Amino acid sequence: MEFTQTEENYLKAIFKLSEHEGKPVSTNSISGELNTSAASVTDMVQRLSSKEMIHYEKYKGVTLTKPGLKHAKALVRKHRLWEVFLVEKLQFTWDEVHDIAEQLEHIQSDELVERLDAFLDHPRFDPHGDPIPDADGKFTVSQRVPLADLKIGDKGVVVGVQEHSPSFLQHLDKLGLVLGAEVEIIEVFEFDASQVIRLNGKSEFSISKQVNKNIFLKKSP
Amino acid sequence: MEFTQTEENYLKAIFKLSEHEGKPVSTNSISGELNTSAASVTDMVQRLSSKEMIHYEKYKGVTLTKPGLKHAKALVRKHRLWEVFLVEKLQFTWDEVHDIAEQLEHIQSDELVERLDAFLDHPRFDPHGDPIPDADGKFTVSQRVPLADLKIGDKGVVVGVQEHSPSFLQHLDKLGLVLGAEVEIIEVFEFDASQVIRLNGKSEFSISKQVNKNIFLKKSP
DNA sequence: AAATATTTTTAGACTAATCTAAAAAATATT
DNA sequence: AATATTTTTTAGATTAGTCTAAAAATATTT
Repeated sequence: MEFTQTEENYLKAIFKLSEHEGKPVSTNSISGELNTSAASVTDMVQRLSSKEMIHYEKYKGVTLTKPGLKHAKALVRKHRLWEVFLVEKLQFTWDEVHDIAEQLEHIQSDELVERLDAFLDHPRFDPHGDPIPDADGKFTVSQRVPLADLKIGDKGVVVGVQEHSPSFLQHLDKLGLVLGAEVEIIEVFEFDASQVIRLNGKSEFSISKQVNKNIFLKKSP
Repeated sequence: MEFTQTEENYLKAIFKLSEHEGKPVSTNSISGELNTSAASVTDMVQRLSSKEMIHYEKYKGVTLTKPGLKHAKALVRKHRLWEVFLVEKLQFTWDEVHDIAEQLEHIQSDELVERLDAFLDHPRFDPHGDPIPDADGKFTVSQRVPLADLKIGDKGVVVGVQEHSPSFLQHLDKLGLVLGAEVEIIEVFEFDASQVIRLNGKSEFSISKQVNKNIFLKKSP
């Protein structure tokens, strides 16, 4: 079965929206995710349904079918592999790669994906710490917690981010809060949920809730 | 200025068709190149003309404008760089890369192209021996002649091919007539323009006109 | 130069993807 | 339960790209 780039973008959006919630995804949330009108979503959703990529009942939202889920995961796999390529091989920074990978993920060639994967040494995570599904769609699940959830004295290593916007990532670069950074919670202010952290056993500084809720850590025992 | 993939495909086709002939390109030849109807070509040609990418006069054919030529060359550059990537880094063979590069050439990011170029060490030729234009659109011109033009006793090295079809390239692989192969003309048969050649100073065999007219050599002095 | 053939353009229609505005259904509020 | 609000769908239009069939222009042949 073949898909247009637009159809693929809808599949990816539905996957993203339903990844953590089991319930059907609403027309409105898709239109929000893709910046299109709800009317357009209804149209597209009917086409994807006729292609049996999603289950769709009027007014009830949509869920991915097994083939739909498989295709969505393949797109995520491609996107994240290309991001690794761009950062590891072409020296792009983690805040620059999203838009380019968004285009590259639509290149159609299974052989290409598998060779790229091998060329990159079968990476398990992309430059933002997100897991790369394997050829069968299986993710490596790693237990990671928002930095915001840690208590005074807790320690951990930065392993991912929730936000992917260039401005957020560039801010993290300035702070030194990149993947692999070691963090210890020195203080937590109830009032605004900001924290004072020690970075790599050296500098101490304060970070806002806006920052700490969007960073994932692997907690040290 | 932004272009759809279709517009880019037309620009590339017009470039290809006008590369060696100075005259305007006919609607019909474009429709032949792209496997579309002449009516579709007329439509698209009018749009590209309104975008000032081509000069177009009814019934007179089209030529690229300066910006049109620049964009076409940029596409050729991208296509050939990606082909080098696919062969050098991902171990694809020269007969497998065209279709994938056809997709990759539409990825929009100037930075990506320049970094890819650097990553590949600024290659001057693609896996078929075709020159890769530099960032300014300049080609390395190399004097190369069709194998079919050589006379008995002439020697040379294979530096390119005219045909890019997988079946032709696979046939060349079987014969050992790949880029860099040394060829000496042992015999030429007037009747069917076939030749007997010696390959790399070793094996001797006969090749048809269909083959020898589609191979380029750099003649040894 | 007139007749014929070929090429190119126009006309009109189709699909994919989108939109706005209005109607219908579902949900929330009084 | 009736009404109001929100969400979703339908209706109708638009743009890009395509097609076939017919008309117009150009080129070729006699």
